[in-house]
Formats: sequence, C-alpha cells, structure tokens
Amino acid sequence: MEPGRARYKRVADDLRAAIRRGEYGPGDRLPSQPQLAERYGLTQGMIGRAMAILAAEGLIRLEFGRGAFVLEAPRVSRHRVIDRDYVSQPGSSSFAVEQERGGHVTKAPLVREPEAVVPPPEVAERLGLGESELTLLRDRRMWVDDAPSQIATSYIPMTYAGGADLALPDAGPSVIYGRLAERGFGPVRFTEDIEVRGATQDEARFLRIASGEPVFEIIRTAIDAEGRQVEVCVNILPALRTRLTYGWRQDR
Amino acid sequence: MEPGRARYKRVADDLRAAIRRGEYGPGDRLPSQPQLAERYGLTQGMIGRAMAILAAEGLIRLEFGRGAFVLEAPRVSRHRVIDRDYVSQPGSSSFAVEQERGGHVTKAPLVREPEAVVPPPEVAERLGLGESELTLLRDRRMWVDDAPSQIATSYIPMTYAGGADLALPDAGPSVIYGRLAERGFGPVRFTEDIEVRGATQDEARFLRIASGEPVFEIIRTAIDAEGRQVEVCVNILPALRTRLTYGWRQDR
DNA sequence: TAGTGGTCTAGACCACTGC
DNA sequence: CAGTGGTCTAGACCACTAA
Repeated sequence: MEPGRARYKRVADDLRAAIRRGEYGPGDRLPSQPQLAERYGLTQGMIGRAMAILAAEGLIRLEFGRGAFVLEAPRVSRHRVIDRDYVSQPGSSSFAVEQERGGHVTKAPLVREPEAVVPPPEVAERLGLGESELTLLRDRRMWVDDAPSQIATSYIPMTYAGGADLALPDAGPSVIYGRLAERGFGPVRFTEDIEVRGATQDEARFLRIASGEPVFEIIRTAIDAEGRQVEVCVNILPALRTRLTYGWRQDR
Repeated sequence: MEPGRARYKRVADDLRAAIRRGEYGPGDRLPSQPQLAERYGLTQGMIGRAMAILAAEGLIRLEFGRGAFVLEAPRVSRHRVIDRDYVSQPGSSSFAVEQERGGHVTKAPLVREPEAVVPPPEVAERLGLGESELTLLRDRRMWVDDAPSQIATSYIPMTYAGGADLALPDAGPSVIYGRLAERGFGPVRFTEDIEVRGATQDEARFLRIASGEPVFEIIRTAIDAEGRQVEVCVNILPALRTRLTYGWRQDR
C-alpha cells in the first residue's frame, strides 16, 4: 500500500482492488466495519469513511443494519442511433421506444400541468430568448418497470407552442414534435450537451440515489429547417447506473 | 434545514445552496473550518467532512494550508458533430482538431511503444475477438495547453493492424483511419458508449483530480463497410470538467 | 509563526435489521 | 436481543502555506 496516503484511503484502495479482482463478487457482503477495523488496525469510524468512498463511486451499497454489498450495477442503456439507415422518424429513437423494444414497461406522467414559465438561463441561451421571455414547460418523471429512470423537462417558446394542444398530459416527444411539424416548426437538427454534476436533493429522492451522487444532465436542443430553436429538453439520469450510446455513419 | 438528516450533510446542503445562490462566487474563499465549526455548532472534523462532500461534487477545491475555494469549473468541450453537412472526412471531427480550432495547442505523446496485447474483456467483446487473440495497443496521454486532458487507449486487431507502420509514434486517429482505409478496412460506422465511474489512482494522478472523482469512460467502436470491427478506442476524461456534445440531422 | 486543511483515536450513542 | 451502519465529540497531531 502506497505510503503517505491517508490510511482510510488506502483501505478504500485495498477493498476497491479486491472487488475489481473479483475477490468479492456482485451481491457479496463485505466484512463488517468492526471486523475490518481490527484487520486494518483502525477505528470503526475510519473504516466507515473508507466504505463511504466506495459507495460514492457506485461500487458498493451500504444498507442500514444489514451490511455492505457489492453492486452488480446493471447499467440501463439509453441509445441515440443517429443513422439514416436505422431511423426514419424523429420520435422513433426516443427513450420510451428504445426501452419498450426490450419488453419493458414505461410510464412518464406529468408532474404538474404544463405552464408558461421563464426558463433558466442555460435554456434561454440555447433557445435564443431574451430575459423574461416565456416558454411552455412540461415536467415529467419517467419510470421503467416501476423503477424511476429519469427526469425530463421540456421548454418550448410560446411563439411555437401556440394553442393549448401541446399541453396534453400524455404527449411524449414524438407527439410534441409531430405537432410542431404540423405548424411548420418540425425539428430536423438536434444537439445534445452532456454534463455530469452532483444530484440535488430533489433529484436524488426521485432517482433513489444518494444526494450528490453524479447524474447526467443532458440538454437536447431541437432546431427546425429554418434554423429556429424550437425546443430544449433537459434530462437528468443517474450517471453511475446509465450507459449512453451514440451511433452514426460517416462515409467519405 | 431538513431535520433527521445528518448535521454535517445539512451543512453541506447549506453551503451548496449558498454557492448556487451566488453568495460565494467563483474564486471566493469559504470561511475556514474552525469558523464554520463555531457558526454551526459542530467540531472542525465534521465541517471538514461537509466540505469534502462539496469537493467531491466538483463545487469547491480544498487547498492545503490555503483554504476552500469556489470553482469556476470552466468545462472543456468535446464535440462530435455527426452531420454530413459539417464533416466530410473521418478524422476531421477529432478531439485535437476541435481543440486547435479554438487556438489551443495539443499534444498526445505515446506513453509507451505500441505493442501486441490481449485486450480487456469489454474491448475484446466489441471487437468480436475470442480469448487470448492479440491486438495492437496504442496508449496515449493527451494535453491541451500544458494541462492534462484525456487518456486514449486504442486497440486494433492484429489482422487489420498488419505491418508496423500503424505503430508510428505521432499518428493520431485520422492517420490511423487513413492507413486502415488504404488496406480496405476504412471505418464508416461508429458507436460510442459513455459510462461514468470513479477514477483509478493512475487516472487521477494524470488528470490531476481526486482518486474516485467521476470520469467519463467513452468506448468508441469503428466499423468498416463490411461490418468488421476494425478498432476500439477507450477515452478517459474528467467528467466534472468536461462537456460532451453530439449533433446530428434527422430529416423525415 | 499562525492559520489552514487532513487525519486519527477512543469512546459514545443512535437507528435500523433480523433473529 | 445482538449486530450493523451512521453520526458525533473532544482532543490530538500532522503537513502545508503565507507572512
């Protein structure tokens, strides 16, 4: 073990290596904190700190009164197949479709009624809106097989949102995009910006992860044929349990 | 402050909110741990724990003997513009090109001479190789403006690697792909799988982040016109300091 | 040197689980 | 009930920074 490094960190390194070596497999229980305290010559508190590190990395789950368990961490995939040979319709690569292909059941109820709001700055900037310009907000919490999967918040400038029919409770992205297309604002170009940050308390509660655990914040901007930004959608997903996939062709 | 929650976590929540409110701006120094200990009625050790949480989330940087500073965290962008109107050559959307466009200087020296190795399982699987089949490994550590930016490890099955000219020290992806194309293995289809996990000690040392801090692990698979997987490249980037961008067209 | 963050102990108590 | 993880203290000492 590397000297000069804090002892509780070396314990974390040691346990991490043991898990990666397969010494403890998925689902296995690690020795209790008092046991490890004796083995490493540290107090229980310091062992607890070491295990908190591994929990933050998504390697183990600490269960109150039960023990520390190695996670199998089956990652949920989220695909964007960006290939004209594969997809022909804007909505067909959506999350729900991708998930249902694998026999999963999804639901995405609206958290509250769609309403007109001033969007946060990073959204307003992408929509090319000035301060205090309004957008139609659609806030959805999405589930797969009764497990929370992601938070999706969509912003559409009121100019393009028009009538109230975009405010339908069950409309997914494909429906929304279809409605926009009917009005001549059909999106044809997309940009996704992906960042990672710590989860807020609210996000953590819904996604059933620890507050501060890394989440993906994916901001998708939809642009129509005239170059107008017609929608921005912010997706929050648990980063340690998600695999994002992007595929594309690039002929000479 | 929410009751029932650990007090040091509530301190972290409180400070996080203050930073997000702008009460402490980028570059500002937070009060010292003894000062905060008195304010919140906790010991210095507990305040230190609270601050470690914020540091792990990438909100502040703890500097030994100096203090705790709010990070501006300018994210480095990494673009994949997947749009035939934008890119015409496979290599032109590469990381180095994208960075140099902004007046930045990049270098990507080989860590060691290219050599034949048995790839790790997640790579072998993507290449469709059996156990103990060999690949040419190219291991590079990349820099932008004298700051470490990413680790890139490329695997090419020996069948496609052929002669030793792929082992040139300075060859970037565009050169590599060009060589493959000359032999009839030019990649035309790409898949990128994106996951987030804690940094290993080795990765953390090079990227100058804390061990266990979240990193992107991006695995790109390059496929030629015949559907052969000709290369897999594993990229490691600091997730809290990086923005990934993907863009594409999707006409009806 | 004084002030900062970082580590560690010995011991305490709590809340939760499962027998 | 015993065993588990989680929190917290009071105090100590260390390593580093800046004046």
